Amino acid sequence: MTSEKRDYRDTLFLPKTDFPMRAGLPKKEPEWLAHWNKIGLFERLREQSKGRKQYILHDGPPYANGHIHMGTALNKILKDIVNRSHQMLGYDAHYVPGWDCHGLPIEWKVEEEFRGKGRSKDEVSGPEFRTRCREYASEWLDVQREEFKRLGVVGEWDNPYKTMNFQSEADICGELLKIAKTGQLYRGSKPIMWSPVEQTALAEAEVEYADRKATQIYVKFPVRPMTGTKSLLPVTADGAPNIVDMTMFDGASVVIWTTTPWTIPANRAVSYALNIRCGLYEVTELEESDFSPWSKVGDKLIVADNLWENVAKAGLIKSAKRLRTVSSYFYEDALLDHPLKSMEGAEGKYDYPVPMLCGDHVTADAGTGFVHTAPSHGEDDYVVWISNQKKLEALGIAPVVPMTLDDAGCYTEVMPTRFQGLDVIRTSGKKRGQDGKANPEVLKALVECGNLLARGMLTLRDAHSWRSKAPVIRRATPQWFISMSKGGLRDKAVAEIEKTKFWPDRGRNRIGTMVADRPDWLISRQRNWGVPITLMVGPNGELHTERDDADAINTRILAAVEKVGVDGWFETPLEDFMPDSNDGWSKVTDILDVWFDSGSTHAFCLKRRDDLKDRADLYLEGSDQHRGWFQSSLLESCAVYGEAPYDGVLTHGFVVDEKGLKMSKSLGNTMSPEDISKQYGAEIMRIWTASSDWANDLKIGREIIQTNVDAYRKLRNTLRYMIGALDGYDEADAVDYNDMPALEKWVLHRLAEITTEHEAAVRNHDHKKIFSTLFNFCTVDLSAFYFDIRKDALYCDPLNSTRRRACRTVIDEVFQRLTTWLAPIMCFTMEEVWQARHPSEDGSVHMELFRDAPDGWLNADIAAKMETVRDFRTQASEAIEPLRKDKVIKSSLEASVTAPATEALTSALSALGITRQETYANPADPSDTLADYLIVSECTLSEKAADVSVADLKEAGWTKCERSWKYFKPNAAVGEGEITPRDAAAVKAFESGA
RNA sequence: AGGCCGGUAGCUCAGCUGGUUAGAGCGCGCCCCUGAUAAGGGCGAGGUCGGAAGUUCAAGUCUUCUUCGGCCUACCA
Repeated sequence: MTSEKRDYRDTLFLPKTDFPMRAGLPKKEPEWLAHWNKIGLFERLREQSKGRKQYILHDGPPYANGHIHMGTALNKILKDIVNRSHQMLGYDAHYVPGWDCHGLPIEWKVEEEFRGKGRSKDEVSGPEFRTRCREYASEWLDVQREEFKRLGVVGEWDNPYKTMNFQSEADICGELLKIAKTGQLYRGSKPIMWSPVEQTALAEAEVEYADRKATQIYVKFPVRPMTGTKSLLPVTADGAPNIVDMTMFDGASVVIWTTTPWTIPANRAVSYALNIRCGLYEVTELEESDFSPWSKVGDKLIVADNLWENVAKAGLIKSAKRLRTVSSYFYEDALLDHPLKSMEGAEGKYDYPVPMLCGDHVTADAGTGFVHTAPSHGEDDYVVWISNQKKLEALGIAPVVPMTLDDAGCYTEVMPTRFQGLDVIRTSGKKRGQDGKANPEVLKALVECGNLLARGMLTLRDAHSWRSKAPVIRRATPQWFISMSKGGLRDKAVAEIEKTKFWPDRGRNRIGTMVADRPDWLISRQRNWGVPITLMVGPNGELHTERDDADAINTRILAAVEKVGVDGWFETPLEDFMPDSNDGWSKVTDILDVWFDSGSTHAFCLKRRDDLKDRADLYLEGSDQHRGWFQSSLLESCAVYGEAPYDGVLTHGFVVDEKGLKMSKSLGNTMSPEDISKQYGAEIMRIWTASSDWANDLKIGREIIQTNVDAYRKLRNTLRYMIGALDGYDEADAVDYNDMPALEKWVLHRLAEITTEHEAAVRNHDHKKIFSTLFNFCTVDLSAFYFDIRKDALYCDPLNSTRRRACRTVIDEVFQRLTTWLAPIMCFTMEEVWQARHPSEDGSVHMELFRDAPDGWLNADIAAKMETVRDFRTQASEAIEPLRKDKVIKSSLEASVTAPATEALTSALSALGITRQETYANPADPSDTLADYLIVSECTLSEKAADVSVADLKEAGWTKCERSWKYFKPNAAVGEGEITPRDAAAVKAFESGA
């Protein structure tokens, strides 16, 4: 024997592949996108799944303005994972993305553009303005489309739905007409922020708060005579009955305080709060003053106790006597006179009784403890007025919200002639934005009536238009509402919510309470870029939908909009739609709340398109959409079709930074999808999405991304190893299940197990479970266990040994499943991996279906026994570890393990067929030794052994096989030398070219 | 301010209807391999479950309070 040892490396069957270890995702991903585009993947998927049961995830439309952010990226990736998963589960998951195109933000941007060109809003015609809005939306839509595609999202990008398609706009109009026809639509009014200078409605965001000098006044509301007595609880301290003679309020007044005197003529009520202690005061002495005070000795005033001093000071009252506490016994029944009832020229318009209403908005911070309530001129006033409908009805007071101001902010004919035409704010001239004639005239009238208690000036912060900087007023305007009750909409919606499946389940509760509590749906907006409310109103306020020729009229309207879009309504004269009996009829010029647009997507997308079923399986959006799209869609659909447009609703949380704080530019903790794609690849974002818990807020940050990058590498390498191990594998080499070693059967058992878990998780949208299950399978079961053990057989067994072929048979099965299971998540890399195994010009892993596990793979018995073996394997590793640390042994192959022959272990081994002792030489023998499992060279079980012990085989004089590096005792008698009999057989086969 | 929801190791997640010393993977530390090599393997150290009180024989799991965070209360989408 020479001292030179032969190098057996070339006789080994090492994994062989060109598949790169490093992905280069930022560069590679766009190439795959181009490839899929070239082979028409989406179309091929549709073609392939024709006739299958549809799974429709209906897209919630993003707003076509600005770049996408992490939230929108997350949303689209989640949708994509859901779609791809269901497609591969065997559905036809046809996904049509959509966009929301109308609305205020775009309107603002376009206005700004025109202003930049020196053209004010008035100088631009409606059609020109809207045309530009349309272009603007279109431009951003294109940008976002590319950004979404870059994330790997597959869908019908060439034919998305858009709320601004002419057909969509017509369909949206049609939906509203249907609602009008069923009587669920009504006209009411509501105060909104209005800038008289620009004569336009303003959104909260169009308003800035600045100081304004205001006239503040204290006003007396005389109490109407009351009769009788009231017995109150509790009784007084001395036990005497607490009886109030209500006539003591004769001549008394409730005092209010306001900084907007011009709203007094519109007063309808006085609001109070039960938790504010109030008293009835009788003035006994007045301050000496140059002015003659408006209050008189003997005046009885009702004011909050803690504010009495302020009021007295303002009214120049030196002293007063507190007569008694005033509380609900009074408020409930008291009716007041309007303070202007007796003014000259009142025309009887202030004869109505002014009730007292309980309101949450009343505080004792300032004023008198009582709030003047003009439902036309304040949100709180409006709410308290509308929500007290019952009390008003009982009093015989119609709960109308009078429209007291016109567009220019001048009193209308609702007011007495004396006030008509007076302006609240000057809208032109040098004093533009300053007080107009209304305030002084109201003050004058109040003095005439003797109901002005005090007046003064005050500086307060109030809303101003951010364009003109002029003050903004609150003004009631006619508005359109969809009634929650008239057609039973609320009940219907609540019932549908009960029937809907929610992920997570708490979503049902959230949207349920919102719908149950919500007021009627205000759908009109005084804006330009939107779908018109295509209604015509008759001389008596009747709707054209109530007319006999309504259908013909509607047909004309819808045809016009379908032809040229919304301008078909705005630019067409009424006569064209309503040729007959149109005297006194007028077109409504308002547009629809954009939520009505998106709430109708199910109508103009799902129901309109023949290739989509009418009702979606799933709506999937962020949790903010409980009050948004989920709700608007539900209400719209229930109002028109009497049912929800979806079977299921999934809500995900918001993307927050690694500390759980929301992302904001000011915090500097934002991340953009684009940056992540460029630096790491969209795949990393997809893994992040899949591994996060969408039911809560999703954290992202550097460390989290790095974790996902690491996970990606591990998976990529695992797949790469399989590709290498399968080099040259042909299915003809496959070994029958029954001929496989237990280890292979166990892997197949795991595949069967995961198959079941996986399908359940897909149906439950539990992607993080899928990802963690598969990731752990790769690291724990495959990499650290199965592959580690099988390296020996794979590299060293004779090429055609049963054991080696069985291993490759199983790896092929694992590969098929792993790639398909991961494909919905890692759509780029799984394609790359798939193509490396199955090169094809036009093939794709995304055309594959998830494969069932054949009966018989699932084998709980093998699983349990294998568990025992693995436990033992861990014990052996623990025992070897100290020797490695002490440098006694390096490779575990140098070790010989001796362990107690426990019943559990020996029976597991015999059940699993891990029985062979001798160094394997028969290529047809599929069995393993226990040493193979431990990756040691010898393992013996002994009844005598007390615990697991390890011996050094070098020390014992064993020979290291030059081929497999295992230690063995050559049997010179049969010619064994430097390699084991197994290796000798393998080399012989190799050299003979087998 | 109100409504809804969430807070388990450095990170991502498991922990079913309350019941053994709270789990996994990653990361980290140490070690091995050098025939998956900008790979692979082994061992190990890390939480008392945001905090407090309570119910119970027993609480991460139920109740209350509290703290931190998120979403919603817009003529924003």
